[in-house]
Amino acid sequence: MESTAPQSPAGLRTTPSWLLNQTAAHATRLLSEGFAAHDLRGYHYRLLAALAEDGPASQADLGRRCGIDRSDVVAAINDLAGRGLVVRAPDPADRRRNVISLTAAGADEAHRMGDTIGRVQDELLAPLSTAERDQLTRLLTRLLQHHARR
Amino acid sequence: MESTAPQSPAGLRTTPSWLLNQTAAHATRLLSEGFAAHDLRGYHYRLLAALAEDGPASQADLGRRCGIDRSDVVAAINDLAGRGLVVRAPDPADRRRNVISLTAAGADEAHRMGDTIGRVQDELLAPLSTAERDQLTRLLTRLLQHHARR
DNA sequence: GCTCCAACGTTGGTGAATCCAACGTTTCGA
DNA sequence: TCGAAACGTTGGATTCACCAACGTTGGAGC
Repeated sequence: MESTAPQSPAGLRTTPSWLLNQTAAHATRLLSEGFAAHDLRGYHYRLLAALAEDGPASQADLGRRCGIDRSDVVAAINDLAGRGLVVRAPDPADRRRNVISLTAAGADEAHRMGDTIGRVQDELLAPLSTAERDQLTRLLTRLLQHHARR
Repeated sequence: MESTAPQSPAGLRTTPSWLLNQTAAHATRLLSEGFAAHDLRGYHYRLLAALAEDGPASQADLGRRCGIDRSDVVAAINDLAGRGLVVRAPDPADRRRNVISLTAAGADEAHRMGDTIGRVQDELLAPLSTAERDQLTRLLTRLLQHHARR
């Protein structure tokens, strides 16, 4: 009952959902530190990365790509636009939509952020070999695909 | 630029941290549904499970075991105590501490919750074979151990 | 053409999970 | 004995995730 041994193996800490959540929590913490260096948050990075990878898109499309709710996309895009990293322009072909595009500064920031994130991956996966990292990636990808139906 | 294909493969969605976070998000959602059936939340379950597995403990110890901040343990234990699932008693050997113990009702609830969580694991890992589930568990466990130094 | 429904952007709000600072009390080591 | 450390507690902050509602716009069916 003393505080000396926090590493007693038990059932809770062997459930996949516990492992996933705790590992994800560590990942989130590492990512947050990386984000802080750019004065951005997770939503900002996801949106910038999606724009850098797949090009301009409507807000609703961005939300679907990034797994972010439409209403949260609004606020995040407001931030990014306010900092000159993206531009919000009405879609002439569909007046319901806004077309969000990266500015040059936004593309730069996305690139720099990508470097930061890459270093975080290395730190996160430090104890795993290259083959193990691939294995983990494959397993998680399959889980994600299976649950992607929403 | 249309909304028909949300499954375009791209870099963001192949980073381990993205996969971990998204998978964890699905796990959290599935768990939340399970918790809701018991009218509990994640913190409650973690504390009950830790008590059921390792026996009574001080609040600070529980926090370390479960990865929950001391101040959040207070509120969660308040809830659990208010519902008669745990008892909070001063530690006669150390008057700074409270000893938290499961009641009979709390042990029952922990057991039932364990069943629910077990079903959630199955749903979460549905696409994986037994060997793959073990593999995932091992990889995540190693990651967690590596980052456990705080 | 007109009607109805769907999609869009937006506002506002809710909740869970995480974390931090500070405080008074109690314990323990130097 | 004295100061540092641990404990429980209060209060607050942030991030992520989700939902309901509204007015506007587009499209499909009649």
